[in-house]
Amino acid sequence: MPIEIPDVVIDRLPVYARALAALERQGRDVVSSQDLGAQLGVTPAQIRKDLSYFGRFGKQGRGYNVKRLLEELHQILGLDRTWRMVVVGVGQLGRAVLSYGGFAPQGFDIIEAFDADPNVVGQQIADLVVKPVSQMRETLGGQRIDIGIVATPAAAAQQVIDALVDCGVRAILNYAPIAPHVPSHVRVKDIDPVLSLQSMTFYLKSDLMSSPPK
Amino acid sequence: MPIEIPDVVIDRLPVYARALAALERQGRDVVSSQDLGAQLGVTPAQIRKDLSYFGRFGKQGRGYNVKRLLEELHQILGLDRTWRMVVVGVGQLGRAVLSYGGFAPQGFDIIEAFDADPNVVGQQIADLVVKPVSQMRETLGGQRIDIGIVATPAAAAQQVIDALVDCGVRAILNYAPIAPHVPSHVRVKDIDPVLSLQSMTFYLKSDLMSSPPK
DNA sequence: CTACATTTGCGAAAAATTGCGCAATCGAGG
DNA sequence: CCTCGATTGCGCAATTTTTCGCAAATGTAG
Repeated sequence: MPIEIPDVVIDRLPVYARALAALERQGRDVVSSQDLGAQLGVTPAQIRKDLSYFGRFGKQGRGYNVKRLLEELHQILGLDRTWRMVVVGVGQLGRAVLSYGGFAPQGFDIIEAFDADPNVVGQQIADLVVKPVSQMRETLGGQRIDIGIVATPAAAAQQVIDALVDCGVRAILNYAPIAPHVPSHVRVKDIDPVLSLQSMTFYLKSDLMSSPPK
Repeated sequence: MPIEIPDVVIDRLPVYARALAALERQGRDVVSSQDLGAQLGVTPAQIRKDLSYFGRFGKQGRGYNVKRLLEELHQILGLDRTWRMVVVGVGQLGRAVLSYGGFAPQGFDIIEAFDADPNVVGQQIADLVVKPVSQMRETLGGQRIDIGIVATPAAAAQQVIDALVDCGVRAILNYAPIAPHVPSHVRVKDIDPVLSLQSMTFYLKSDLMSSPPK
């Protein structure tokens, strides 16, 4: 019964959910794995296989009910509630994260922001007043914090991550260009645009030479 | 000879390069796959296998020369030159991208910024003046642009991506919450923090209930 | 010069992931 | 109520990716 669900599958579910939400806004009632796959650039078989880990949501000959499947995915992913997050590091990037309007509508609430710089502490950004990171533990008290967002310079990041873990955070969204070390009960996702660019250039490099001189 | 190198391998190389750069700054001369693996949380075997696609860079009994391997990786990934990028979409996010100091030092130059909003066009952000996206083609003339960064709202993104491809871009860093369609000669990497959060909550959800009430 | 502790590179095995094929089912249209 | 085209769920096969295991090589110490 408790069959192991591959991480790759979990990573794809939010993508499906996002596409379904778009279809719902367009007033679409049902969608086949074929259609959905074409939109997302994945094979229909993969979509069906992924979903089959969790149940039988489709109807033969018809496809999937958009609204129903979206609800199921939300439940599966735990998106049917709100998650409490804190941001550490309020520089250029941290500010952008704090001002980003895309988290709250999806149930991700930023409830506190911290920084080490005394000049930044006390500033108000998007209805939050920045608190000193040295007082993170005390400031948060016993509050449940689900997710920590790390937007500090690389040098401070591991230390901040340790502190977050100490505050009971069980997931970390890491924007710092390091490979974090965390206990096994803590999940980490890294976002580093430079790494993304650097892997694409591998392919660019190759066709740079073989391209016609125009 | 032209054996196919898996994408997953290419995606890991920049991570290795980043770690090696850190080691170099620390004055470290050699490193074993064991050490490097421990730092990055990957198995030594994986590092050795990945590198073996490209050559034999290590010495038995010693490990890898940090400087040498870093140079090799830079060459392999095409990081030994500068890449020309444009940003489309100068809202909150686009501004953050334009102001981010982490691209240029790695050889990624943003040479132009575009937006559709007449109120934004003409503004100066980080030494660039925003140009109208409707004039992208003309503005760029015949210049080579390697990478397009998309930071528009979802509704505009696909259209913008088509225009970028039309301008000869061969790689796209997409911040918009959509699954882009591009011709097969164009590479895409998506960055969507919401997707990252949504896949982590799957795991949080599970231990929320099983955790002790404290 | 020999013995020894290390560590690579790589073939082969194991594990994970993806894709195929098709019986079963569904709804529409006679 | 029967037929037909469409589409799922899923066992199984194919492919991809990771890990293992070890011979060969390297440097050190005696």
